[in-house]
Amino acid sequence: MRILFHVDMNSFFASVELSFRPELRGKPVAVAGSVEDRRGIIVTSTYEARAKGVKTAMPVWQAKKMCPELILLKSNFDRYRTASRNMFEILRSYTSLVEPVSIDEGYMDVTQYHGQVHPYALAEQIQEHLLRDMNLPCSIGIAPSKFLAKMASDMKKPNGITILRKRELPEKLWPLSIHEMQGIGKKTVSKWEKANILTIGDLAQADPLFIAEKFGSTALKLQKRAQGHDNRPVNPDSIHEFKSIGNSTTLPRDTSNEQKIETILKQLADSVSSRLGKKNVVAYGIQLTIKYHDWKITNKSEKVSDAFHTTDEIYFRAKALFKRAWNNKPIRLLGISTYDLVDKQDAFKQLNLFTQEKDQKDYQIQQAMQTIQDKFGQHALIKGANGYEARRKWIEQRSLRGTSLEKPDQQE
DNA sequence: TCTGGGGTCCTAGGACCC
DNA sequence: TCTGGGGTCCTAGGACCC
Repeated sequence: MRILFHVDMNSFFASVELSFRPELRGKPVAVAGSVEDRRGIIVTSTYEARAKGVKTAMPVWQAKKMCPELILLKSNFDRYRTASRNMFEILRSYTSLVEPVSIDEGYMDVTQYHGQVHPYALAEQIQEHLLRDMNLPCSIGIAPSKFLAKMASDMKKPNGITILRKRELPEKLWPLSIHEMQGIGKKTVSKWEKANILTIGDLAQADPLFIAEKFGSTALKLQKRAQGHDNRPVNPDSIHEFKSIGNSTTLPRDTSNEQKIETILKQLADSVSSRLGKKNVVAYGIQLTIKYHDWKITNKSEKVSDAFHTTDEIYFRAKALFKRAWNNKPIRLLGISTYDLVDKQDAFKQLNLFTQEKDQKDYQIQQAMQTIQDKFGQHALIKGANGYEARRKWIEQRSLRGTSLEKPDQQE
């Protein structure tokens, strides 16, 4: 049986700010992405602010209405990233099996401590360590699987430690509403409620055939988790395995002005490019996102054969995608994201290989066309654009497989 | 006076190949 | 000159998380 911790920092951004400004302790404090314009939403807040009704993702003006004495701080991500690094370093001083899942939470596999120290005592030690060294509170869930550890860390906040054993599921986990379940959002909740699945227990005890048929395989996986089956390992390397890098921005006001749009795309391309550079990767895929005034979102994406990473390359491709995607209506948000990322060095090798392969292919095609001409005469090669294209493809395939060119009409 | 920005994962349909 | 089905790749969209 594994022993996993889920460590969840409490009001992380706000806690970090308080560690810089201790005089604000005990007061309702909230951190917002931006404080003045329409983009301002509450990113996180202290428990004092929450008690007054301030919630994450609430627009700033609304939060102020709920709590006029609210102290608003502008977010400072460099600060949080540094705090996060230090926080994970402390966790890693207990085991190398630490998997960060976001800036403020992560899993630890502490099975190795079995028989030496009680998991609860170990959790207390880690909690005190973070509080002593960084002034940052956290909640820790202890369980034999990732899902259960995550659910456990949510049960007592702030500063909680909760053990969730498999045999305790019917009494501790199953009574919870399915709203509480990680991986279930609003849409799924309302779907499930119609099928009378209201608690985590309802899901755990439902007929798997019914679940699979009505809600699909994702639901079946969640059912397994609710039953306590979840053997996903704690993977310390997952932090290095990023799949995409992108930036997006909500415009100060909705616009259809192409010049403004191009300026924004250029800025986005620039910041994406510099982030690719920092990670030393190049991309083979790019996606452009448009959010319209009515919040309808449309994406255009494209995979390309040559890796790219510079501002100009990204801008050029993004602009082309934009032209294909835009319906001329006012735009609220623009985003550029890159994916299919590979290490720069590897991409260089791949590029060479690709070029070689292409050169070789071109050569083979030329040879094949010559052979055709020799055998069937010039007219075999010139039969209108379509005929030519079809023949060229056929030749390409044949020549690459080294198949005989004797019977051009025989297909598989 | 509505609703950020960073992501991951999954599904479904069409193109294309064999 | 009519037709099956499996596999893979690409694109678009959507749900979800912090």
